[in-house]
Parts: sequence; structure tokens; C-alpha cells
Amino acid sequence: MPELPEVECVRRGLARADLDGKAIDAVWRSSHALRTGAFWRDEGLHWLEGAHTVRFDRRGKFLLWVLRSADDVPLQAVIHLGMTGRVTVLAADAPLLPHTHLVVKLRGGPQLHYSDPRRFGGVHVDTVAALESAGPVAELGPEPLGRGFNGTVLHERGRRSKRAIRDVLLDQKVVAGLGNIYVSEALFVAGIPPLAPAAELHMSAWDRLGVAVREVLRQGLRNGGTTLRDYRGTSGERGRNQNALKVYGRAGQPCPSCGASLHGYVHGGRSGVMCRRCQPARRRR
DNA sequence: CAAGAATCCTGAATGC
DNA sequence: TGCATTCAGGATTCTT
Repeated sequence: MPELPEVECVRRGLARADLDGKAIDAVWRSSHALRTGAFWRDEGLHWLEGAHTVRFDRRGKFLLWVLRSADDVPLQAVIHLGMTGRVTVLAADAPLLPHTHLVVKLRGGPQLHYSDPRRFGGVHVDTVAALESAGPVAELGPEPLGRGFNGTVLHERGRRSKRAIRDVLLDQKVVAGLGNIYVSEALFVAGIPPLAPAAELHMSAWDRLGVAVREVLRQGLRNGGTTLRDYRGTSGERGRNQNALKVYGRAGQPCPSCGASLHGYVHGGRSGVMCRRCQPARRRR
């Protein structure tokens, strides 16, 4: 499941593909619906025709394709990869990947394909002006790898919550870009039990968490993202961070720190992994 | 307001 | 071997 490091790797792949300034010649859309709802619509897709790429940005788990329309209006294609979404840069004559839902043909040859077997992802094109005032990107919390993010920021945004700290970290309005994998990893690194109520954490725990969140995300980035099953980069390449995960996906295996058997759990319909000895409800003094 | 469940979806993994 | 069932989960929406 793509989280911040995976989406950032996709962004970097697109930035390296040298697409800036290339105009869009054609847009093809499959008949299968992608994510729908109050925000996600197909209506803006036609704006892509004739637009050209300015750059690729990212906010949390959202990939932002920054464009300028044919009549010079600033646009963004907001792309969420959901669970199985992939953005692939392909040559002009490349065949469609399975479950391709959007193909954008650029002048001079290259194509961008959006494929997504489970269709939990979405693509939404709108003016920058509209996107700044409404929609999921407008409501995101701070970037965990951004300047000034630390335990104090997390504490400020989460300390009043009675929810489990793991649920607070998964809340994109609290901090943008974390999912199941990196939350499990960060809580392990910080030595905090996932189900501890956020309001009961000491400041020292928030500080450790602020450091740990950045550490695990940076490691994910360095390793080209985590490919447990579906994630691929813009050339179809797998990440390598799955080999570096300390706890996620390793339930039943020995804790890399103390050797105790790692504990898999489900909470709020989402699974996680922890070490009961290294992440005790009450910390040893 | 918050916690939990249902919803969307397909392919891989598991069960018999 | 083959068919049926289960599971996976990000974000939203509904229910309690």
C-alpha cells in the first residue's frame, strides 16, 4: 500500500522522466469507475488536453501533477494511488498494462498510464484555485519530512485525542502520509504501544515519536519504497524497503531488538505488528 | 463526538 | 486439482 515514501518515489520518477513543458496530445479514460464521491470526479479530465506539465509535487499520499492549461490556467491533477494504483511512464507504442484506467499521451512520445486493479485510487483534475479551498489535500496535516516537524508538532495536534496513538497517526488531518506500515515501524522504533490513548502519552514519548516517524520514512525513501505486493515505481521497479522493515509483516518472528515473538494485532479493521516487550504499556524506568 | 462496521475492489492465499 | 472462501486495506460513509 503506497504511503508517503512510495508516493515520493513515484514523484521523483516522474520528475526524472523529463516531461516538463511537453503538451498533452490525448487523454484516454477506461469505462471503469475510479474512486467516486464528493471530491473525486471525472469532469476535469478534459482540461488536460493541450495542457503542459510544470512539475510534479506531493502532499502526504497525494501525487500532484502541476500543469498549465491550453489557455494558461494553473491546473493540478490530484492522484491518489489507493491500495494498488500505479503510475507508469511508457513509450508511445507500449501496450496497456492490465487494469489501466487513464492514459495521457504527451507530445513527442511518452505516455503516462494510471493502472489500479482494485480501483481504490483516484484522479481528479481541477484548477489550483479550486483545490486550495476545498478537497482532501486542503485539509491535510503537516508534512512529516517538512521543516519544523517534530514531536512538539505531533503533541500539539494529537494530545487531546482519546483515540489510540496508532489511529491518531493514521489520521491524515493530524499528519500527512502515514499508513499501516510506517505507523507500525515508527511506534516500534519509539517504543510506544500502538493502542495507548494519545492523551496519555508523556512528552518524551511524543518526542521519540517525532524522531521515529521521520527516521522510518527516510529509510523507506532511501530504499526506494516498500513493495510487499503491489507497489511499483514509474518504471515498474520494486522497492527494497520490505527487507528493512523491523516489524511490519513479521508477526510471529523474533523481535529484532529483544528476540521476543512479534505480535500481530487488528484494531479498527487494520492490522499492525508490535513487540509487547519493547513497546510496553508502562515503560520501565 | 467517537468508536466500530460497512463499503468499494480484485488477486493472492488458504480451506476443504 | 479445483472450486469456494477469506483476506488485504485507504478513505469515506453510515451506524451505534
